[in-house]
This record gives sequence, C-alpha cells and structure tokens, in this order.
Amino acid sequence: MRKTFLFMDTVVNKVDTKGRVSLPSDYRTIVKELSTEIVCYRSLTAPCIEGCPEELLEKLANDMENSLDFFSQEQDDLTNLIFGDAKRFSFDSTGRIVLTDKLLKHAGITDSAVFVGKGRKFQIWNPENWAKEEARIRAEVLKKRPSLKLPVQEQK
Amino acid sequence: MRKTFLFMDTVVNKVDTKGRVSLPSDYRTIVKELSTEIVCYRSLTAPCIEGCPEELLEKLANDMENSLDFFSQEQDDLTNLIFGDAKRFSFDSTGRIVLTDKLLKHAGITDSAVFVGKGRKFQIWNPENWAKEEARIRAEVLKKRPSLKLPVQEQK
DNA sequence: TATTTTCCCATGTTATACCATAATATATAA
DNA sequence: TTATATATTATGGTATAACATGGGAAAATA
Repeated sequence: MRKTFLFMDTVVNKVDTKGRVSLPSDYRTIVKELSTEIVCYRSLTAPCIEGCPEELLEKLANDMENSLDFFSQEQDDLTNLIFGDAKRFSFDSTGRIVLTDKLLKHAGITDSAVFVGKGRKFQIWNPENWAKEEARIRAEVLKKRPSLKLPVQEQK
Repeated sequence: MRKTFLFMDTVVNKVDTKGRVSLPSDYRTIVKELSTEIVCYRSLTAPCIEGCPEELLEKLANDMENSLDFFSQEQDDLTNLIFGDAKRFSFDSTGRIVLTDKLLKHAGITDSAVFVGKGRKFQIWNPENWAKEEARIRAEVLKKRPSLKLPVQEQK
C-alpha cells in the first residue's frame, strides 16, 4: 500500500434520488492508484458511513486468518459483522458511486452528504449530524485538555 | 491467489423447487478468476451453509499438515468433518448452483436464502435466522466494544 | 421408461455506463 | 490585480447491459 494514503478535508456533495454521490476528487485520485473501487459499511460506533480502499479490509482479513483465535466465537462474529455489512462500490468515469438505502438510512442521509477525511479511511455524514458531532468532538477535546491555551479571541 | 478475494455484503436470493440459487454476481466474479466451482459444507458452529473457493480448503489442508497438532484428536476430527462434508458446486451460464437437501435442511432454507460475506468465505442462511443472528452479534459487539480488540496489525 | 439432473433460452427488473450540461476551480493574458 | 479563457469537477438524464429467475429441453441416471 502506498505510504501516503490519507483521506483529508471535509467536502459536501449532493445525493440524488438514486443515491448517487460524487466521491470527492481528492479521494478519487488516492483510490485510483489502487483500483476504481472503494468499500463502504455502516460505522459500528456512529450514525455514519465509513469508506476505505479494499486493501485495508484485505489486511484485516489476513490478520484474522493468521490469528491464533481463528476458530473463536468472537472472530467469527466480527467477520460476519464487518464483511457482511461491507460492500464494494465502483465509481464510473464521472466519479460517482451509488449508495444503498441501508447505508443512507443508517446515516440519515437524504439529499446531501458530507465526506470527512479520517486518514486511512473516511466517513460520510448527514451534514447536520456532522455539525453536531464536530462540535461535540471539539468540546470534548477542550474538556480533556484544559491546559491547552488557545489564543483568546472574541466570538464573531 | 488474487490479492483482493473478499466475499462481502449481504444478498437475498430466491431458492426454487429444484434447490437452485443464483450465486451473487460479486461472488461469481471472485470465484470465476479461479474456477467455475465453489465448495460448500455445513457450518460446524451455526445452522448455516458455508462456502469458499477450493483454494481455501487447500490452504486449510496445508496448515493442518504443517501444524504441531498433527496427531491431535481435535484436528483429526476437524478434517473428517470438514472434508467429509464439503462438496464442489459448479454454477451454470446463468450463475446458479443447486444446493443439496442435506445443506438446505441444515440451514433451514426453503424458498429464499441470504448470502453473507465473511471475507475469505461466505455463509448462506435462512433469512429469518440470519436476522436473529445479526441482531445477536451486534448486541454482543456493542457490549464488548470498550475492550474490543482486533488482531494487532504488524507495523512494517 | 420414468425420474432426476444439467443446461440453455426468455423475460422483467434493476443497476450501471455513458453523454450532456452546469458549476467550480485553475490558468493565462491584459 | 482584474478579466478572460481553459480545464476540471459535479450533477441530471437516459440508453444500455447485467442480473435474477421462471420455464423447459436435452442429457444422464436409475
């Protein structure tokens, strides 16, 4: 895998009635070096969609295969949950993927979606939900790091 | 074996009176790169059918051969169970396989079946049973979430 | 010959590849 | 800088191809 595969930035795109969305151009150039496909699945921990190159899940599959706990119930459950939910999405020449109803519903996305870079992977949120989530995260960080001194500035 | 051989997603297909089911198109494209056959067997741990390319069983056979537990009763039993039960299924030009009564009965499948991706392999469930199983797994994973540890990935 | 199994064709449905245009960003010249 | 041109990207619409599935003929089996 390339060393510098980092999904970044926050991009809002429209979602049409068929569930089509343009994958941000930046994301595409990253993905294109490997293939014309990405994998998406419902986040286990948040009301959003997660996406990544297939290579990332490939690595996970390998690790699980080679794990000592191969026959354990937990691994069995995890593979079912992860791979059962994940799905390949290929984008056409115009750079769009078609998200499924299951994914859109889980994230509460209707007519527009926001792509949020997360390094090796990215997330797709309902814009309003993301606004709240971002605020929550920022608040959390401030609370956890009281010694962090930000420049005192007036709110505008 | 190809780099990206991952069975994913959850697909419901009909099973007709002859026991015919369409293998999901995604699965077929994976399998086709190797052959026109898959191997199916009754899951050892759940009321479902498991399927995979023959190459995976090949790998299993190798691993067991090279294992330190070569003479163990457990491994002996496992090979008997798996290889004794496994059977090749070839799919025709329309992409269908014909499941045997033994398999269908074990999974409680009658008129429709759900394919669940599991990475290197996949499972075939009775839809209602899978719904319950998925709910169970999700609840389980959420409960364990704080301590949940995926296989540690080696840094290179 | 009767029964099962395999193979192939036909059809409705859905998804996807493609084209056209609009919007945006980037580059170039004044 | 400002204005204009060019390229890239986003989005709407549509024709096409792919798919799942029912039915039946040919082949194989008993």
